[in-house]
Amino acid sequence: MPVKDWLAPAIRAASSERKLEAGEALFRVGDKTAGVYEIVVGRVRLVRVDRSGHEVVLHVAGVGDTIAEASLYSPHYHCDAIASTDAVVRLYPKAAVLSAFTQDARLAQAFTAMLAQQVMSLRTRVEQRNIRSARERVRHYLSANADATGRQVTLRGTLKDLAAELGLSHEALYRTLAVLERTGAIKRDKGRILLTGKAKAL
Amino acid sequence: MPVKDWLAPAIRAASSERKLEAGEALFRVGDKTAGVYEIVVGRVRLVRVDRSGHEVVLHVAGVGDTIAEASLYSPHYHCDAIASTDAVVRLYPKAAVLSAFTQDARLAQAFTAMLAQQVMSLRTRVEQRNIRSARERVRHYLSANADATGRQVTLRGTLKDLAAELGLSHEALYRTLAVLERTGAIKRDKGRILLTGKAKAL
DNA sequence: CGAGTGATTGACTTAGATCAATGACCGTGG
DNA sequence: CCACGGTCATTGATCTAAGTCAATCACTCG
Repeated sequence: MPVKDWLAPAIRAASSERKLEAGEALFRVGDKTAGVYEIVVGRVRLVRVDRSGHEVVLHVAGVGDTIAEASLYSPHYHCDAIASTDAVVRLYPKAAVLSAFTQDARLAQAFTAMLAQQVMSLRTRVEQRNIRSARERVRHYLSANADATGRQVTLRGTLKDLAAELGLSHEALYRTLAVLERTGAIKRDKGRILLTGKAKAL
Repeated sequence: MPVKDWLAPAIRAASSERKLEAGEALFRVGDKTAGVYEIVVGRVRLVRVDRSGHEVVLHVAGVGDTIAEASLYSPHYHCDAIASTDAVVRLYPKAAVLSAFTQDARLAQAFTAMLAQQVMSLRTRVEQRNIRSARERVRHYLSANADATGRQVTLRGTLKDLAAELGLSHEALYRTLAVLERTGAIKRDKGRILLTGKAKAL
């Protein structure tokens, strides 16, 4: 979610940075909301923990993304934010953001549009999570995350991370990728996945 | 999603109603966006169709809910809207809504807050979809949809509808409910499900 | 050089999808 | 008024794919 659109100088002036180590929590469910965070360095994941103790990954935010936008209108966070890597985040305090929005309607509009965008991408995610087949799920991910050429996907983080993001066991992901590679639908190359012509057929 | 908060008289004046028969499409993926719809009577579901031809239910909107909010900022719809029952919907045209927002910042603000709310509930939905166990999924649904007393859930529509909404086969849902009833965790009563004390334990 | 983690593969188990059949309950037209 | 077609609700049998447990290898970090 691009920050530029709704980020006014007044907001930036009120912001502050914070460093996180890999595994460190930025905030937890129920914490009082401070504001919106932008990822400056690294990756931060939003998760909930289900009763069996498993982490469910709601979102993985990379550099330039913002998280906790909804917190502007909520007194406390509704999920955990955990640094997946060492990371630096920038906090835009709630009050500063909200007051900037009342000053400049265009900012508010851009922010709203961004939220609308998020709603759509979350819907896509719901759709993806509805797919039971590991192969289809992986395909769905690959086609949704291919670069402009549609032939290449750059992996963020480890395959294990990806497995969690996809809601698959890491073993299932390894196996699925292995099968796709064996059948020639993809080629793997150190942090990247190349989609071959066969990718669509399978 | 409550309409009242952001619905100004100017918007209402520009709105119009439309009747739908059960199964009829309000709009389809790719259609040009007309605006936001409010459900006046009946239920409308938002779905996508995956490549195997299965419907994936993204959302079921009931009376008073609005759908396609994100369409304000998008040139075309990104999912299908199908009437689950005979229904009446009210269209608030894009232009009227957007211009009302520029007139009155509080409306825009309320709308934004509503979107933020939706983001959260979609996140919850993603979480739910990540649960593999049918029993846990059903439990998750029941606890998320219990009334104020926390002891009763009123079903909207048929069990088959619910199964689709939960992303389960209808057989799996029947079986799961049967087991829960047999173990005494729930009682069923014509369109309602009563949660007993045991409900939490299981 | 060990400890820790990721990547990978094998073996086994299980829960849910799928196919199938049945009964109940409409509404409808003859 | 009732037989008939349609849908929902329900249950049984079977199959498959993904989870789980477990072991191995490679790599990195201190």
